[in-house]
Amino acid sequence: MQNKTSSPATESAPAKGVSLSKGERTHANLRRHAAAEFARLGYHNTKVSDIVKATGVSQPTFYCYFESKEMAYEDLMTEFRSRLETLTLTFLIEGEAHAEEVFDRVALSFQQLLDFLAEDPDLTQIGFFQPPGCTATKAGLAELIGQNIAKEQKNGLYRKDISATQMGQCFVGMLDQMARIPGDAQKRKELSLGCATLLCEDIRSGCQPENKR
Amino acid sequence: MQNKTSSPATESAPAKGVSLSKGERTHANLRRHAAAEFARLGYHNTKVSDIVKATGVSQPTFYCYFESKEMAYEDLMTEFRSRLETLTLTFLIEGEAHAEEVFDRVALSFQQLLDFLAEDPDLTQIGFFQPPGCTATKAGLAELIGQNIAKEQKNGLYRKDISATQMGQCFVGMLDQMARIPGDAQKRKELSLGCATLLCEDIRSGCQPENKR
Amino acid sequence: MQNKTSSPATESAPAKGVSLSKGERTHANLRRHAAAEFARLGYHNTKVSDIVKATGVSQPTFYCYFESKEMAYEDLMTEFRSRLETLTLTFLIEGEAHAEEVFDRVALSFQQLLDFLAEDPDLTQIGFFQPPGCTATKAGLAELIGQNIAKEQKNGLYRKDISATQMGQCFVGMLDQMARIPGDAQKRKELSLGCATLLCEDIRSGCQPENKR
Amino acid sequence: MQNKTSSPATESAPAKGVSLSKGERTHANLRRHAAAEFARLGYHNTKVSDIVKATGVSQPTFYCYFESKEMAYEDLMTEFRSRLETLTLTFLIEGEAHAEEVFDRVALSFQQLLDFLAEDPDLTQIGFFQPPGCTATKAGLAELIGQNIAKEQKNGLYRKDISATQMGQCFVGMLDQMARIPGDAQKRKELSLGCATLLCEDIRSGCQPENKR
DNA sequence: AATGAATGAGACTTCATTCAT
DNA sequence: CATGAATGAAGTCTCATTCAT
Repeated sequence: MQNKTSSPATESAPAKGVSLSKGERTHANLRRHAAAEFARLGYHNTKVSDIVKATGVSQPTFYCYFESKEMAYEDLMTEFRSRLETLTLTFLIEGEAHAEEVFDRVALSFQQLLDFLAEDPDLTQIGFFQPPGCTATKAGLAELIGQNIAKEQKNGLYRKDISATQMGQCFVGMLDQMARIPGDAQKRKELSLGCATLLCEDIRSGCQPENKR
Repeated sequence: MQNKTSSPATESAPAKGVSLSKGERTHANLRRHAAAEFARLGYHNTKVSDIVKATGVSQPTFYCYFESKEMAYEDLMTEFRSRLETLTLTFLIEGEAHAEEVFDRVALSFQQLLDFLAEDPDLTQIGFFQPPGCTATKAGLAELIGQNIAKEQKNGLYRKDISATQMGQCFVGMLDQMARIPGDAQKRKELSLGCATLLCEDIRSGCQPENKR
Repeated sequence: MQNKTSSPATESAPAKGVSLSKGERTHANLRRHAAAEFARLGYHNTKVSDIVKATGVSQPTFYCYFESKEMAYEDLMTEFRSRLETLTLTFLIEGEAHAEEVFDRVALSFQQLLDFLAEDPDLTQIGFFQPPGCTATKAGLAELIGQNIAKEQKNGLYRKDISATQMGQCFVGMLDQMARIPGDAQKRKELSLGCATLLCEDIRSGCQPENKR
Repeated sequence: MQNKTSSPATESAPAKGVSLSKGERTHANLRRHAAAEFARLGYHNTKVSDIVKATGVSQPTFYCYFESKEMAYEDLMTEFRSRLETLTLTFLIEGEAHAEEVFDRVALSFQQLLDFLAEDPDLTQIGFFQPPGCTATKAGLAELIGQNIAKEQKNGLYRKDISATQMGQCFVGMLDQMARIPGDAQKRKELSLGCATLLCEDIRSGCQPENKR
């Protein structure tokens, strides 16, 4: 996985003209390899010795940049959550919507989230799939989405006989399963449309694709 | 500690008038406490010493009944999966359905699964929530459900513009989130109806609850 | 030091007809060797690996009997202090004294304490000489002795122009130095008489030994 | 962080108008903070990283001025011992004494030593209280004092039924305990008088303070 | 004169697992 | 059937110390 035999270029290259100090490069490299190992093996099966071996530094170096193995893991978790929250807030804060846009907006939310989750698979694994943190991450996401749904319910866009909370949770549950499916951007778009359809339309009469949207 | 001198009666619940041998009782007790600890702390954070302490036996006794800690965990996992499969097959194998029953059948599936998942919380935790096994469990469940949906699609009951596989996965994703919500049977019924509604009906026009079902 | 190559007899022999279980013997052996190593090298320079090597058991065995290296050390410290306190209380609780007995009582106190400190040199090293605990041990002893001196001051046996506290501390200070001098019981008796003389009599006119006592 | 940008003036106390070079200032600062940390925590619990943090320099700088942590400690120890020896020799080399001056001379010795030990508490802690070096320090002091006492015994000023060695040790033992008592110069003077009284006079008849001195 | 960065060596501790009884 | 006692193997973390700049 990852580029274990990455060329020195990717290992330490001062990307984008920003020149990082040697320490910052080491830190970044450690973070990257830590993410890869944690993602691959989980917290408990990952040994600090593996991370440093992959990074090509000695074990004490790890502790120059992370307080402990646990903290390193939490760092990654926190970074994932903060990125996720940023994204979620971004596309939830959009203005008023019209009834006819509901489907599109739902589909777009799915798609943006799926794209995000596919962006950095290691971080996603750690923050979104690995326990025990994943539970809280999803609960937080469901909460945010639920709040937005509640707003839309008040606006009369969504039916009110199902609690916004439940809707949010269902949204996240579907997202969770979809995010595990490998595929490219096109595939993710299709999945997003499918999910939006399931949520927004009748599962039965939908036999005629032309009635979609 | 615990009740080391607990009466065999309470410790081993002589089910159904069948009197178990001392060894069988010990085995059952170990299994029960192992499930409780694994569920509470996860595989890695559970120590064999904790399990035996809770059970009130010595460490070697554990190894009289389980090949290893890992095997004990797998036993529980396997038991959960087999129970789940049994249930799933049961209610999926039912005969032909009519269009007007679709909602009810979906709701009932949710409900039965939720009830099942609430029955033995420790086992559910181990088999359905804890990684890495939970992924496979859910994938298997999604597969089974997907197959059934495929059948229904052929019967013209479900729309065909979404793959049965995806529908199965969404179903499982929603189930996953719902199963984390605490509550009694009544609560689970409500959640089931909500999920069925989300899947089967239009999310928008549903502002009039009377059009439900 | 100690008997590193001690005969099996002394290593595990059920002394005095009391038969200790295997575990108790191991515990005792570990304690003994721990005391020896701690006494020889001090807390920080003593490695658990040394102790278990000397004892002839594996490293985890150490942790069967002691919570940690620190706890093992504290155990020894505590044992020393409790023994010391027992002794001190014993000979301080004696009844009324007459003026002419003062010298003898002081000398006897010195002697008994010196004998005690010579009894188990390792424990003494740990509890009485090694920092940081030794400070508290001595302060406690000085306190006890000071209390007794205060009583005697009230009885008119000791002069009152020096605080009992200070006298107690001086007593302990002298004891401390004396306890470092190697020698047999006879030597300790002489030292005790010397100290009692210094404390009780005039340092100057004493050029005529016959005026002693 | 301490005051990293502290003005050289306060950081290095340009003593006596002598202007020290930057390196000398750094050296002095390191020494001072090293003494403080060693005194506070003892040799083993003091980390080089603590010392340099307190001083506000980097770790390699420490090794510009000290060969090793151990050497730094020994430097301080040596400085203390040499100061102590200087003082001791000073007041021991005084000329002939008369019988009536014995008390005063003993009291003065105590007082001067106590004052000295109170002067630089960190150094005293390191050289006089912390093991294992403190033992040798005290032994050396006892030796010096014992030699002087031996001289006085020959002069007929001190009784001869107690060895000068023992007297010296008792003197040091008392000094040790006294030096642990906090207090100002006045307090130290009182303690000195008390100790001199204990050593020089009868502990019993002393109930009449007027016979003192 | 000083430091950012890195490390060799080793300590303590944990835990699943196994004898011998 | 059950256990007291013991251990192999490993893992995390610490710290004095040193390059290269």
